[in-house]
Amino acid sequence: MPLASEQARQRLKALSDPIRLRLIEALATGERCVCDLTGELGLAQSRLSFHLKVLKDAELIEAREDGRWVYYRLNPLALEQLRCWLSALQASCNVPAVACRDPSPAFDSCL
Amino acid sequence: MPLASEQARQRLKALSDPIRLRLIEALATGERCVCDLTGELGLAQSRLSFHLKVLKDAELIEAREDGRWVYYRLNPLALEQLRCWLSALQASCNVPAVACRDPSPAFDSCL
DNA sequence: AGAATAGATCAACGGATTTTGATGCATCAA
DNA sequence: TTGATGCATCAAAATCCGTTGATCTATTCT
Repeated sequence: MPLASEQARQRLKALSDPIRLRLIEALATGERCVCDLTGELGLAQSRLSFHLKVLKDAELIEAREDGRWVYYRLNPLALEQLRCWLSALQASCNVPAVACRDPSPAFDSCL
Repeated sequence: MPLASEQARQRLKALSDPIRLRLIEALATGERCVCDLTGELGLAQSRLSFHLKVLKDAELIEAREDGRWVYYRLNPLALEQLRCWLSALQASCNVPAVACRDPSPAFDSCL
């Protein structure tokens, strides 16, 4: 069951921001509370919160609340699914092209 | 040799656009000329050209010129490298957090 | 209860990215 | 050589996205 293309895209987009990628890399070493991350990355609180939300909406990270604190950690399944989806893409490259000048159906779509 | 994080990011970003993802999926079934893709995706020529350039700059696709036509195809290596890079991220999840209220060095960074 | 702290959310602003339409440059056909 | 076609590029306009600072809620501490 490969990831739906639209969901894969959302995850790719979430990962493609410098700050969010740093966040993912920080979380790769283990669960972290937000206050911890603020210090570690030197970001304003609302800014960090914004990016955490994007990652969470993409299901790349998960939150765990503990009293006043919120801990975030990676969702390993999400990355695995992304890898899966990439595999499916890789499967069918290198098929030779039908030349555009051929008098074939492929030619018609060239008009 | 895992992909540099910055290069991975550029590729993720290139993939994260709806049109570019459709292009990638179209190219996954084989090499295609631009005129072919214009019809297939129903895009204005300059618009298609713009997105092909983004994908090409990210090395996700490669161009082959033949007379008047230009054929594009996926670069399977780029996708493989991206999968590799994702693997590295996956490796180190699920490490338990140091609680923020602990009187430990981790606590200091919470201030 | 009152003050302080962690974190989410929101609106306004500014910058980046995308779209559009025009133009330019090859290549090919007549 | 002239006209047409495939494609790249560019500037201007439109759209999208991230940043900032303020405000809000919930929790903890005194």
